[in-house]
Amino acid sequence: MEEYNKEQLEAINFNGKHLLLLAGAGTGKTKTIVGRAAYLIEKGVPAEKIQILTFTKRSASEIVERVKANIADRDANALNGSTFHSWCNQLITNFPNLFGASNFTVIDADDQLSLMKMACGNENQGYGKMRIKPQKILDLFSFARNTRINLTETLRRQMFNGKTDSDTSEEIEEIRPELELVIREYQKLKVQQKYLDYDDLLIVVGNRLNKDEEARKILSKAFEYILVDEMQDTNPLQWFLLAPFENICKLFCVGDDAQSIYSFRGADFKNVHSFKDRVSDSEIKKLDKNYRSTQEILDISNWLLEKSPILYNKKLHAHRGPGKKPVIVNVANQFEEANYIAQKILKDFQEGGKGFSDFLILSRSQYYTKPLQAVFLQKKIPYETYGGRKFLEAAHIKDVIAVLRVINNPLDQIAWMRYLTFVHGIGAVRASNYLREILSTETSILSGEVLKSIIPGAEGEKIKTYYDAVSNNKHNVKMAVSKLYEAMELDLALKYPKDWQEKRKGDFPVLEMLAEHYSSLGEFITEGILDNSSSLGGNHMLEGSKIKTTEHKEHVIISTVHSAKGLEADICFVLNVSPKSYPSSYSLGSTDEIEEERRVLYVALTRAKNELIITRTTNSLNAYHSDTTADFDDPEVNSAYFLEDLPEHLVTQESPDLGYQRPKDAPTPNKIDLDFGFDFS
DNA sequence: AGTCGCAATATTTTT
DNA sequence: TATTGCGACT
Repeated sequence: MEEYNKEQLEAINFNGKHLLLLAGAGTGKTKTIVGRAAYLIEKGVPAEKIQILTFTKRSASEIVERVKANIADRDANALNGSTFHSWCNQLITNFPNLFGASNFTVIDADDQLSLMKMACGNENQGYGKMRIKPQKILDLFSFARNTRINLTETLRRQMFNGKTDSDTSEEIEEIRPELELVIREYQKLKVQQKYLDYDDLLIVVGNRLNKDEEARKILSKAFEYILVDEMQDTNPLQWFLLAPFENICKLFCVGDDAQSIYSFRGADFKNVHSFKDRVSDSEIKKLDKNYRSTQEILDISNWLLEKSPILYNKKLHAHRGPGKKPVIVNVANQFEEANYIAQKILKDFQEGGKGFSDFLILSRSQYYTKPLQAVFLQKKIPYETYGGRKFLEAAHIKDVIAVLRVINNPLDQIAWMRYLTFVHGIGAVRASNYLREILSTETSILSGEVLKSIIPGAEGEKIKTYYDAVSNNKHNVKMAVSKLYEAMELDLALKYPKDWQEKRKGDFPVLEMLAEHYSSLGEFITEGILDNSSSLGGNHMLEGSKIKTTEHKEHVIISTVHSAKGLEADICFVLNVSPKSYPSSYSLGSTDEIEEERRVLYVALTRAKNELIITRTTNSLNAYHSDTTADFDDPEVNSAYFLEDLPEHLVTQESPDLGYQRPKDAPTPNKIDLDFGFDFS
């Protein structure tokens, strides 16, 4: 049973209609959502009428599990926690008549890009004039849909830094019509092939609910309470989706404006400020006692926030009192940084009585953690990464999934192309010729035999074998995967000669086990695309229906700051808090962007419970008063850098001990043996 | 003409 | 790691 303080209890037992709970970092945000759900269920609300919405599947299932553990006398099994996207997917699937979509395929970022490239090819005139990369067009389109602003305004904000002068307007008007053409083509392709992209899922549901009284009535029977986590990161599209529920359900929203870090996806933290105006019959409550960190960790976090021109009106106070001062470690380069961290972890593990799961390592970007992972592998430190490439996004998995996809949805051209070109001897040109013939065939008579008649020779034979392996086992997803893999194994090994045996092969038993949990091909494919919780890069195993990347319970977590929301750890490393990195040199320098970068760092700092270790790369050992390096000489970089005038009393500065491995000796990721060779018993 | 294989290259943040 | 470009092979 969890214990709650007075403010938390007031929120949990809230009796009014809608509530916004402003909860600072470490104040028990998740705990309160758990408490609220448990309270509602114990009060007699049927669990299936409570919907929890979170940002990641991981936090959704964490909350649901905790609620279940908290409830003794009532059944919480029907409690549903999901991401906005997965929830919409469930609604569309469960109410096919309401939303008018069936047998659709949800497409991931890669597929969206392929499709956009096709659209650009089809609308060559338009595309040629603009010379904007297809990925950029997708980003613009998605931003526009998530913020619900028009194309002109999107272009102004995303490509012209918000400028409103007439020259800018002219330039925008020059490319806008061409862009429109390409985007319309992209939409057309999606409809033709029964694709829904991420944004579509929300838009389909949102549109229907906003337009149709009848639809709202149906859903009002299904849901009574909606609990929303990370409210500060919801964007206008998500509001659009939630708004119709204002009169159907009671909304319980939790968020923290200082932790808003998703503006690139259209989120605006000011939305939490206008909650009361937006939602009638609503109240706002606050949590401000921090239970997570020691005062020293909060001091530096508070300092960072106070330096902002934005008023967050928040100063976290540590309920736990004082502890260790945060440490800044100045390292020469990334390898020294990685070795320092590995050394510190091993020392604490061997001598300090710490477990590997007491450590959390945070990075601004995924890519930056690569050398660290290499060193961990070499030093046998077990770790798991959050926010990396997903299991089902790996090339060899996608090869197999492509066959499942065409049988689930024969109009799925992206999957057809992958399937056909997988066979040795068929390239893009021949594949698209075959595809034209395949698509002109009535889908009801499509079979392995028909494919063989279209594609001559040994290639056709192979295509048929793969097809039959799945179509003969449509009803049994596991069997379909297993037979298909059997048929494809040799060619897979041939396609990935370098790392087949040691890396990729082992993923297929996992895929088969995963398949076992699904009763239809469509469900299996979609869930895989919408679930980002299973990352790649370790020995996979299953826990329930989730893929775990290591068989060892105890492991260090390496995460991007964005994926670390809600996480906490005894000892927390924040990587590379250097000039040009915080704020990132990618941010164009507008106040909004820089302040978002500040919040990213704030989120990172506030993850630590007892020890906060900030590393930074400089060419100088004394970062504060150096006048010898280029980075610190550049006044612009200097003044923007968040830790530039950090008061000395807030931190201890350190240089790594000698004795770490020299950079040139650091192994490259390619050479490393995945076996931990470590006894964790 | 189409396909394959090697080498170079460039990586914010996420559903 | 995955995509892209280029030369060579069928």
